[in-house]
Formats: sequence, C-alpha cells, structure tokens
Amino acid sequence: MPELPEVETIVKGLRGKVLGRIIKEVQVLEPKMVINSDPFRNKLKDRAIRRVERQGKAIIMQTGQKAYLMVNLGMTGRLIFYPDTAPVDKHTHVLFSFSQGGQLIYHDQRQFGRLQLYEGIEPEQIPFVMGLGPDPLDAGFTWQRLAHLLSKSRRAIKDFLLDQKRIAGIGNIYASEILFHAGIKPLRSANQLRMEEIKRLRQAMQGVLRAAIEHRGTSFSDYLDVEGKEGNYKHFLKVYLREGEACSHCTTRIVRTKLANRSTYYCPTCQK
DNA sequence: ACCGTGGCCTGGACGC
DNA sequence: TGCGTCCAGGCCACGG
Ligand SMILES: [Zn+2]
Repeated sequence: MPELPEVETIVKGLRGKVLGRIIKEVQVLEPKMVINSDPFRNKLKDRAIRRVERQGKAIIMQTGQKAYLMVNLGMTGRLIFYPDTAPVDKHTHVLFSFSQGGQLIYHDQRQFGRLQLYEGIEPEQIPFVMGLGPDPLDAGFTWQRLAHLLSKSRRAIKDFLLDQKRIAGIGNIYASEILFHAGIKPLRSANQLRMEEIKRLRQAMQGVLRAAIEHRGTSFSDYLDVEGKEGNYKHFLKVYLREGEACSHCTTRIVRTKLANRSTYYCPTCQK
C-alpha cells in the first residue's frame, strides 16, 4: 500500500481538505470494504472531522468523543477529495458528502483496504494500533532502541523491517530502499548487525522516509494523494523495481529476489 | 511463542 | 485476438 510516506502525505492532505467539515451523507457502494456498513453510515452522519492522524500505515480520523474512523488503504486504496462532485467508477467504494460542500471518496482497485468506525475507545485501544511497533520518525526512535528491537529477532533484516509489530510504517518499497542506503544485504539476520550497521540503518530509515515525504511519496501505478496527484519519489528510487539496471553507485546490475513471497531489490556489490 | 505460506482482488505487461 | 503467467505500496488466518 501506501507506506508511511504516502500515508503521511494523505493525512496532511486530509487536514487541509476535510478537517472541520461535517459529514452530511455516507454512501457505501461496496459493503465489504466497510466493517458493519449500516451502523457506519448512520453513525457518521452529521459528525465533524475533528482530527486526522497516522498510526503506522493506518489513517485515524476523529469524528466524536471516543469515535474514530480508521482507514487501512491496502495496496491500492485512495482517499481523494473533490470540491464539487466526485466522479464514481467501479472501484469507488465509499462516498462522503459534506455539509460545507465537497465529497471525499474511497477508491480501491484491489479491495485489500478496510474502513472501520470505533466507538467508546481511544485510538491507542484499537487492536490494530495496539499491535504496532514504534514509529521510525519519532524522536525517541534512537539507534539504541533499534538495536534492542533487532536483538530480539533472528529473521532476515528485510522481513524485520516489514513486520509492523516491530517497527510501524515501512513497506516493500522503502524496506529495499532503506537497506540500499544503509549498505546492508536484505538477507542478513536482524540480530547479527554490527553497531555501525545499526547506526547506518537508523540514519537510512529517517533519511529515506523523510525524503520520500518531501516528495509526496512514490507512485508507480496506483498511488495518488488527496488531491489526486502522484508522488514524485519514484525518480529517487535506487533499487526498487530496478532489476537488471546498473546500480547508480557502482554500475553492478540490481538483483531481485523473493523474501516472504515479496520482491526484494538490492545491489550485490554495495550491500554487504 | 515463532516462522513460512496462501488467500484476498484487479489489471497491466509480456511471451507464445 | 486470446490465452497463461508474473507482477504490483498490505494484512490476516492458517499450519508446522
Ligand atoms: Zn552498487
């Protein structure tokens, strides 16, 4: 899906477009995208969007006292705001209309995403959120903290980075990119990294994720932000989707392998 | 507890 | 034109 940088971009976009707006009507065109779609529609009617936050790759919108709408975008989920009337196609699954005008749509070609309303609990009590590890962009995410997390896992470092219970927000694009920037092979065991490698890894996480946010995320086929615009970080990808191309640093051909059934890209020369 | 795998979906690219 | 195969930003339920 949209990973941390894309979700962060969407969250900022939502704050600009829908914060303070009141939901006049919710139309659920594909009920299986929404958990309990009938109460979902009724309970969101006439509620204001009070806050918009990111937790890992999930979007949390506060719609009342202890009422939170969580959106998981899956692989191809989009939230797009239209100031007037939103266009609807066969992948438009939910439509929010606002009293002040404008519509927000949830669009998802592959339908791996989910929308769910939680009531009577704070966001930290949502089961999905409770299962998330620390956010790599938090000030408290020091290399010592990372070292401690790494020490508890013998898995390949690439798998470790994808595990949302250990660290929240990194997905398949940025796992490969981060490891390239850190100069670490994806198959290395998490608990066998040396201190300098751990420090480089943390630097690479923050550097890559922050740069990707600056460029509004990565679009290669489906991802669009709240205004329907692509992210530009694809121009800065060093290894992801670049199998067979020359490494920008050493000209060795980029290799693709499978880890946990997901493509993993790396430079066999630059990454040790 | 840990790990890996397969399933959920649609559609674009490519080879025959 | 049409197949079959592989590929694609995620997550969860299963097994061993
Ligand atoms: Zn290289």
